[in-house]
Amino acid sequence: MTPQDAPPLVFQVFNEIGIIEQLSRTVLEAHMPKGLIAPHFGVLNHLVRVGDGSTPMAMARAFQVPKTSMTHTVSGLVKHGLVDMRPNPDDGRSKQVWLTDAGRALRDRIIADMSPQFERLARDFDISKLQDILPVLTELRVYLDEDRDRV
Amino acid sequence: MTPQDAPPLVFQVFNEIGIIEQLSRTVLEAHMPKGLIAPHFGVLNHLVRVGDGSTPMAMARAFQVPKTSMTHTVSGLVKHGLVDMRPNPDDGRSKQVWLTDAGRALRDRIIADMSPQFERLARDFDISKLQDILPVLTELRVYLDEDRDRV
DNA sequence: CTATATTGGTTCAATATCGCACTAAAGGAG
DNA sequence: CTCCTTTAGTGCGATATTGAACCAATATAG
Repeated sequence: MTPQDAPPLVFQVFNEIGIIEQLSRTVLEAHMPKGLIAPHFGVLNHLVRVGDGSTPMAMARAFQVPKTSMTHTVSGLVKHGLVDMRPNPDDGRSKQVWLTDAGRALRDRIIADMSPQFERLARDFDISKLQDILPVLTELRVYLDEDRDRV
Repeated sequence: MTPQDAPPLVFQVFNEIGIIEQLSRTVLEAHMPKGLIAPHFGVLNHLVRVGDGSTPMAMARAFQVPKTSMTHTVSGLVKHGLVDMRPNPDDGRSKQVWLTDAGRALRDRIIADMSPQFERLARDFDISKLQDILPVLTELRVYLDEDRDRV
């Protein structure tokens, strides 16, 4: 493959990834209560995985979204009683986001609700292929992430 | 790997895909004129690739978005003079979307503007890995697409 | 044929995304 | 310390997304 062939290939990869993202997001949102969408789940899941007490800005950076978007998402979670906002004792400008019991329970329930569908995929689809592509996806994500500020 | 391990793996794959989609969309939108975003490019590119004269509904299905979203996206393109809407001679309910010269030129220009970045990726990243994952991504996309109505 | 169901598209309302402008707190230079 | 810059978060306005309701045209049943 010559370098001239690379752009169409890269383009195709991003195209497939875009479609998969959309389809998988639709699946996720089908398992979420009315009024909550994928970004809400993303925050709940993030807080469970890395531990709560994180700040809105830290999460905005983690998700690569503008801070105003994160303000909006977190306020929706607060309104639904899924997280609490507290002042950050280490920095008067900043806040901390803590999961409530309801928030933790909802995250677990959504994952449990989706697992049959995931298991069906694992039966119908050759899962070893997913295992093979995961490291490449991670590498690509890291490259794009590092590349982000450079251009 | 046992089936019990599958859900976390699937989850991880979708997670990486979600992040890559967001980063690549940001790159694309950085090359688009003010007032136009990724869905606008998606439509222009679609019309170039499969030929124009397509209907809004056909494109809504192709992009897996609600028809109201496609109405909105196409109307933005019309407002910017990038496509024309004409009645569909074969079906009085329906319309056809045709590229203008400006629309075709903009699509080409955006791709040309991005190609240095793609070529840099092709140099810095092992492109053969992307070639390897593309068929798996396609297979996964097709699976999810077929699965969509089933659940 | 007529009656009914389906389909393509728009309008409207509710919520989401995000840039811009702003405030308050913190950090750094002198 | 004071001044200036940077950082975290919010308010607001413009645009985007999407479900519900609706209309017009077409397809289908009888």
